[in-house]
Amino acid sequence: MSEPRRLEVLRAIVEDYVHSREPVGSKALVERHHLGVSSATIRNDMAVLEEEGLIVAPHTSAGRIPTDKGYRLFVDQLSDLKPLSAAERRAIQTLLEGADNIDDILDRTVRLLSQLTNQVAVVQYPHLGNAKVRHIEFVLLAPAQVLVVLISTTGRVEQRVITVPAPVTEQDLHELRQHFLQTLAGTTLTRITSHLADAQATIPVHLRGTAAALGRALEQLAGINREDRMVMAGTANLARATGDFPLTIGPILEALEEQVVMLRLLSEMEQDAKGVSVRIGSENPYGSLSEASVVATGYGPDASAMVGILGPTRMDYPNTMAAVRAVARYLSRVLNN
Amino acid sequence: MSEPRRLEVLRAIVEDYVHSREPVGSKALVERHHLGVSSATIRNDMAVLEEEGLIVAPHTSAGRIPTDKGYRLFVDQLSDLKPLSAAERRAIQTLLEGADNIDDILDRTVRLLSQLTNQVAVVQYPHLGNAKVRHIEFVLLAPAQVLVVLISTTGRVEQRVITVPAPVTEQDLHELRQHFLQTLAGTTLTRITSHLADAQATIPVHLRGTAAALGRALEQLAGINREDRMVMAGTANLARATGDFPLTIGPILEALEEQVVMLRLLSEMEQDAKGVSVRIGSENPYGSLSEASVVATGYGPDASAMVGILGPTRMDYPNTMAAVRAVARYLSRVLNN
DNA sequence: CTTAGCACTTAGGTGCGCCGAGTGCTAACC
DNA sequence: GGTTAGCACTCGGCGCACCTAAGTGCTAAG
Repeated sequence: MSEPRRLEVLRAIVEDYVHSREPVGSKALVERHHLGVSSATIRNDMAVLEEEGLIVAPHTSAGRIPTDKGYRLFVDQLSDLKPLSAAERRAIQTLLEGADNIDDILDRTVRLLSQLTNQVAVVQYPHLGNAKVRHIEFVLLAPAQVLVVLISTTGRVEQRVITVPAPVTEQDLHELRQHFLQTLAGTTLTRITSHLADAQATIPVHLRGTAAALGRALEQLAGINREDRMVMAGTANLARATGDFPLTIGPILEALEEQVVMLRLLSEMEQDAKGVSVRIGSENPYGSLSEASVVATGYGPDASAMVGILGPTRMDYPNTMAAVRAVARYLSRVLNN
Repeated sequence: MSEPRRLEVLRAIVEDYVHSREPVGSKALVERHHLGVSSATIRNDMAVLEEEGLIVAPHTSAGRIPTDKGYRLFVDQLSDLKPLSAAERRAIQTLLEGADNIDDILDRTVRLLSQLTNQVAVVQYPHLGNAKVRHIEFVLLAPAQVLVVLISTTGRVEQRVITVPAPVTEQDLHELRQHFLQTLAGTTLTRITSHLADAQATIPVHLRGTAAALGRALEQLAGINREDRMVMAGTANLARATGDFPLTIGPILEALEEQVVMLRLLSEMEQDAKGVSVRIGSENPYGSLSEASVVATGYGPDASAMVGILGPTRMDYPNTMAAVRAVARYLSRVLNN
């Protein structure tokens, strides 16, 4: 009853189950995989695996299916991911290269990833931990209405129209802009607030109110950057994949739409590990996702934002992980330009 | 066999079926609704209704369910929508008032509407048929990189970073901006292209290339405005509503995600009718939505953009239509500020 | 440790009969 | 003519018994 063979059996069970959707029995196992032993031996192995909580039998006279714990071991055992096919790589490259602004890039990324994996794909907007202020623009739209634009070093542009307490002139606005630029240029977005407080003193009195309003707007724009957002695609895949479980699809859709849950989960996974990180079913702290697995990895210069997929626990982990990793790499590369 | 009573019978069938989910028979009908006649008479009426294709029996010994055509007649017969409850109206008001920028408003609108109706809610971005150029801004980010911002009279802001063929100075850019502003200020977004062509001549030769690039960018930004976009929420409701038809949910999710289909449908409905417009099941030209109904109406000053919901044909049309209408009204009101 | 053999379990498919809801039709009624 | 009561008829769904196939655990031998 060798340890390595037992793992081999687990691997076989997972693989068979993933693409047959049916509990797999000892006999079928020895037929499809040429392990050098008889079905009786396999049965013994399976008994042990069941004791260890790695597989279960849905009912007495059925084959076994992997538990979450079983998938976990399977995934951990996975040493090297085979790279994608040349065709897939080409598809990734051509699709991602056509994009220019960040929204477009992320949009294409999720579509791509969802098609590649047949799962729901999600991607966080890049974290902006060290993003700095690159440019500030104030545009006078009406006597007391100003468009405030904040551009960060990551190329992200956020804008917003605000009403200032008193009418201002183009002149004033220009002056204020110089002021803010001087104060904030190169400042990390997260530290805008403190810098703003410092500089109040140097502003002409009659513009203080306006300056305060503008400052608040800038803070908020920086805040939009900090507060994470995400993009997703391929929700239709959920319907197909969970075909037999129409009950579980509701909560998952809700979680996706709420975003908050997904975002928190992704942040947690970010700390988990370098490389592709996997959360399987019940490992997942949020009840609504207890039937689902998430495969994600970081991307970008410091790999601090996540891209990944969400699907049923019964999924093809090796291929999915490979796809996620590949897409993350190409995405990082594209963002470097 | 009076005509009015037959309509009454149809109405009763639709109402019963909508909230029982089960075929409704003649006996049950006379019990729940006090029509002054016996079940036999109702049976005769039902036979006629069936001949007219307004209802069908799933099998010989079952009650009847409305056909798409039946729903259609039911909806057309609906003369006055009862207004929402005070609580609902208050909810709408408080929720919508907190928003400021357009994205936020639309986002809240769909969430609200999806909760109100328990369906998937969608809203088109406001059409900009007569939107004009209000402001143009060029921001020099790097020697040959320019942020192009286009602001329309509707307050919509679109921006994009482009690379120009040759390095430009702040000075040049300022000059070009004046030029474009002069040429385009007050121009309808849809007519930008023609105006651009006219004005090429007056530009200094060494800036022609740059100007062309900037012009293209502006056209594209105007195009983003023209090309419709939409926001949606409540996809989880789909899973709940179509509980028994997990097969049909896939195509619907795809259609929603693709957006193109939905947008085209909404535009068609815009022309259909003033007031709340309804498309029922097979009336719908797109196969993927043949199991679904769409209830939508225009909003905004010229009611040219649509807001509405999508759900199974078996839905509570009166309440849904009332909710859609109410939300559209509040939305129009909020946008007027 | 492995294997063959065997008794045991059980989900799922099939055939059967019954019940109830619902219909269409006919003949009487107003 | 429209309305009603009565009745024969149809079928889907349910419960039941039965059987089969797949799969297991265990024991005893290799």
